[in-house]
Amino acid sequence: MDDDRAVLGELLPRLTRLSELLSRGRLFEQVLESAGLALERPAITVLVTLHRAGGPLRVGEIATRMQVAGPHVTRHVQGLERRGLVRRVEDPADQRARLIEATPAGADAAERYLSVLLGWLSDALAGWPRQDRQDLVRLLGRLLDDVHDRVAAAAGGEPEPPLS
Amino acid sequence: MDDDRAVLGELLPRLTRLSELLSRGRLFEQVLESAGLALERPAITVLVTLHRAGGPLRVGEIATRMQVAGPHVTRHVQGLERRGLVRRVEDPADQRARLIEATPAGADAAERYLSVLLGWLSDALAGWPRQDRQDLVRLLGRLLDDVHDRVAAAAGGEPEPPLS
DNA sequence: TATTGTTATACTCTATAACTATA
DNA sequence: TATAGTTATAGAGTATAACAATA
Repeated sequence: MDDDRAVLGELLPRLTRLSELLSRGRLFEQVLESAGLALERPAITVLVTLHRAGGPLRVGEIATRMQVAGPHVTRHVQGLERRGLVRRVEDPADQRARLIEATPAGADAAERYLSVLLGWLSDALAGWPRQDRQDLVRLLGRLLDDVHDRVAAAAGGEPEPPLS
Repeated sequence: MDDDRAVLGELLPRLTRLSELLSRGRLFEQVLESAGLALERPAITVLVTLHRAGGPLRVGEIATRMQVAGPHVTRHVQGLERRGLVRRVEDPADQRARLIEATPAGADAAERYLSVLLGWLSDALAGWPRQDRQDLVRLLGRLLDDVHDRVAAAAGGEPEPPLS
């Protein structure tokens, strides 16, 4: 199984590079720039979340879908509101809640962002055989599931390992 | 080519999930915890960088390899030095520079970290056919190269697109 | 004058705690 | 009393600018 070790040894730097490309390497930030959008990443994520939902969402629901804490959403919604990209309307069903709704400009921003991002991915994969593209998506999905499971196992079943 | 669109549409959420798993989902932070290391991620990255180099490196060289700004490295090296994980020795060839050298404890930390991380990856891929593993590494590498090129193209050849 | 590293400062992302308004 | 959201605060990661020491 030397071969397996070798494959693992190559996987690690790739994951590291991917992490850099996605988070600090700022793929998403550069897409924003290229789309002419002067928005922070969490802000566009709010807009994309609303876009995917196809309608207004509560602040708490946005936070859940983005998997972040509430105040984080509050802040970025405020910024988006100042820029006229979302509106905050009262929830008729609950006076405590606020429904966040994309304005036409906000919906347009989300669409432009997604369009540039998909365009870039499309360009990147342009020369790929169809089979490779399908394999990539399939294997990446499985990797995510399996790594997620492994991480969950470590978090759950490992109550401070003994020193022995 | 509807098929291609569909594949792209699936790739995007996977990249998003991966980004979350790696950066905010804190895969690396959880590995640190599981390895019993009370270190920040940049700090362990410094140690791993030294480990890979196989010997002392200058602050600037560490920054280059980590692709971060100099002061960032300075700060984390200071923390590592306080914890006895690295030593700062003078560069005999250049009195301006400082060579950063892992102590035995620092080398041990890097090894434990890598060992846990590789173990997790190994577990995650345990049930995979060998061919799938090899394909994953190959396709992931190509994806990184191609996306990198596409991003570079956007950064280089796109001097503020006209409004038309 | 150019380079290495450090100090000072600031910004982004995100979290938790405390609080307000409503249920 | 519980819930939705906001305000206040804090900490990690990282960048740039100004500066010191040495080349």
